Amino acid sequence: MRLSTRAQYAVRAMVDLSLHSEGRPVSLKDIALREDIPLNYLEQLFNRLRRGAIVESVRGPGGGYLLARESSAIRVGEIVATVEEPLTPVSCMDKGKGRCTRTAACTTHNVWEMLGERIRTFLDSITLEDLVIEARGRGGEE
Amino acid sequence: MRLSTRAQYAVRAMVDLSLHSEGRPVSLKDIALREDIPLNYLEQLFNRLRRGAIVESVRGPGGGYLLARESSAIRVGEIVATVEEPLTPVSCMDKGKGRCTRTAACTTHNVWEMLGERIRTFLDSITLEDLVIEARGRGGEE
DNA sequence: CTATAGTTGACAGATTTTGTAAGGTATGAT
DNA sequence: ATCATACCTTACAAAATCTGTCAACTATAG
Repeated sequence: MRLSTRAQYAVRAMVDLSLHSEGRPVSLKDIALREDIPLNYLEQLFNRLRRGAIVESVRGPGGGYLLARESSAIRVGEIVATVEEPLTPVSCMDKGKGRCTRTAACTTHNVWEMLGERIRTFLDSITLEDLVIEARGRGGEE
Repeated sequence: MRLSTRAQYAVRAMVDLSLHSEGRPVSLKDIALREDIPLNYLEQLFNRLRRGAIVESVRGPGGGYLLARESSAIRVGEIVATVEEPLTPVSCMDKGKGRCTRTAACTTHNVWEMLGERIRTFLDSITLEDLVIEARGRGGEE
């Protein structure tokens, strides 16, 4: 029951981006340096975030990434789901394999389904803005 | 954010065990057959469950496994945590690596910590008995 | 004393995650 | 124009984890 570092990186990077952008694009190089995340890896993540309409890109010198919306309209669950694909605890819920006819399987599925719902609900209850405010409050070291 | 099949197997096997034991030990061979789980793999899982004081073993012919407690006193979260080791979404919370001084990292850690708490709380709110009752209600096919 | 069934450790195959490499494309500045 | 910046994309390799297998052992009922 581990969250991939992909997801952790993505959320951290989004917080960092919010903290350091003042209407102007922030380059991945800067984020990578500050957050100690491999640049090429970050690029992949931000590709997904862009396709997920969470960030927008500006190419060329002085370019970088911008939030596609206000930070109060971006939920953590969205970020995680976008880079992590399935936010469901078990796989058989994605396709409909029908194998749920076996003995105890169907009963336990309900549990995993509810668990997934709890996880999504919780992560969706937190916005990027919440994290930025908390990070700012944490003080000005660095 | 996937639950290992280890954990899924373990919970299913525990439900199966509860359903088919009437005070008498149930052999892993039977569970493996009914639930379509590799026997050798099940053995490993039940080793952990035994060390976790969730089941008791009876060796020799006619032997098998018994619940170590009433099913109402066994929580799903316990089963999962026992076979899956860490039920924390990120790794840096296990040892205390101190790297939490970096920029946005500490802020996001709070989120993962709270998430882990939610997951554990939810899974601990469901007992094995709950699942057994639900499975019985599901009908007598098989 | 034999068959059953739990106990244990080592290990291999498969999958997933994480990270690297290498090239491409758009664009602002000189 | 051309150059440097920085996004964009694909392919691939290294590492970790998960899943499953094998083999040998121990306890015990009949």
